[in-house]
Order: sequence, then structure tokens, then C-alpha cells
Amino acid sequence: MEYFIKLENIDLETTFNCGQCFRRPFNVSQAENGIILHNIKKADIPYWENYFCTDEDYTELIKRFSQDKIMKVACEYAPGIRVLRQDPFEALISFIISQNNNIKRISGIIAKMCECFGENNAFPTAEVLAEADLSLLKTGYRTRYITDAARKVHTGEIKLDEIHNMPYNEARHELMKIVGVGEKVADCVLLFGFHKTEAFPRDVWIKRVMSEYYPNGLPDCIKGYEGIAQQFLFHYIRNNNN
DNA sequence: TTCCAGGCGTATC
DNA sequence: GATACGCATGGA
Repeated sequence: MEYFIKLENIDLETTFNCGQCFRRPFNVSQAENGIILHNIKKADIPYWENYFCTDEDYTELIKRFSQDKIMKVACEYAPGIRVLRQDPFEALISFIISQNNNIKRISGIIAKMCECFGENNAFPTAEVLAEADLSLLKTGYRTRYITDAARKVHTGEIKLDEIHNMPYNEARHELMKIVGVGEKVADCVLLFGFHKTEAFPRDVWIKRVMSEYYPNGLPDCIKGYEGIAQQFLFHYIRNNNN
């Protein structure tokens, strides 16, 4: 069946290309004031509503963010961004790969990873990745980080299910037990995989934003939603860097 | 050739 | 706790 989800000012192109995810679902298309899911079962509807965060009011969020001058500019530049609820394990592995790397190459590595180790091109399981020979992915020094993450998830040393219920600081600490997961990667996983919207990943681009526009810290109007605000800032600065 | 990319681990102070 | 440096790979 086809299924329409009404969402105010979502833009799929921007949402999937603003750096929060490195592969996109193939069964979604843009509609006038929302999106259309194609070839889905009725039982899958809640999954997609959750994925696109239909419970969040972005009109209200952007209005709140726009109290800050810089945020207003960033929101007006790309009002169609929405932060998705992605799969936690995929987010974990993806953002481990992302470190000191560029988005194009990250996407390429993940595509090849799905092709080589995933069931029908799906993202591979922790069980498979934990034992796989990853050398053909050419992930360089990150290879052992991927293996360590997959192994810890597979053995249950890190329980992703439980991280959902942990407060932000505790969850962050838990993820950082994985070799190759520091503060920035942990924050990306918490934001994009666990939808902890207070997580504010500080990468090279955001550090530029901070020193240039927010030398005295983040504005109060993004409190509780720092991560979503971050995504608007990230996309804006990346596309307007002189 | 050198620099950079959604950083992190390690050594050193 | 802060700072410096090496790290795999590929594109500009």
C-alpha cells in the first residue's frame, strides 16, 4: 500500500543530505505537505512515523530557535530539515567510520559494508560484523574500532536497549567504553540513534560556529533540543563556508 | 606535494 | 585537565 504522512515543511532531499545519515530509504517520496511511503505494510506504519518523528512539531521548534539571530538564519536557510530516529547500531558504526573522514567516503564505505555483510543490502548485524574480515572496506585505523563496537554489542557488554532509558550523561559514558568512541561520536549516536535531543555533537564545523558566533556559549532558546539546533547549524555552515 | 575530512588514543606535562 | 601528535584513506 501507499501511505501519506502529513508533515509541515519537510524536505527529504535536505533531510537525507544534511549529514545525519549516510544512506536513505528507497520507499519514500516527497509530497506537497508531507511524504509518501510506497509499498509498505500497514504494520510498518508506526515504524516510519517513529523514524520521521511525526510526534515533533518543527514549526514550533523553529519558531523557538529563531529567537536567536544566528539560529534564525540557519533555520531559514534549510527549513525542511528533520532529525530522524535511526537505528542505534547503524548510527554507532556509521559515526565511528565518520571520524576524521569526509561524508562522501563515509557513504561509500557504508554502502560497501551493507553490500558485503548485510542481508539483502540491509545494514549488517553486530554478530556478523564482529567476526567479519573488514579489510576490503579500507576503513584504515577505524577497522579495530568497528570490530570492538560490534563485538561489545554482540556479547551484550554494551546493551543498546538499555541506553534508551539512561539519562544523557550515563548513556554517553556507556558508549564511550567502546574503543574509538569519544565525546563527539557518542553525541552523534545519542542524537541520531537514540534521539536524545540534548546531545550536541561538536565536530570541526560546529567548532567553527562556536568560536565565530557563540564564543560565550549556546543560546537558551535551544535548550533541550541542542542536537536538533546543531543539525541546522551544521548544514548551514557547511554550505556557506567562504 | 600538501592539506583536509562530522576524532580518537596515547604520551607528556 | 590541557595540549601535541600519529593515524588510514582518498579527494582537492
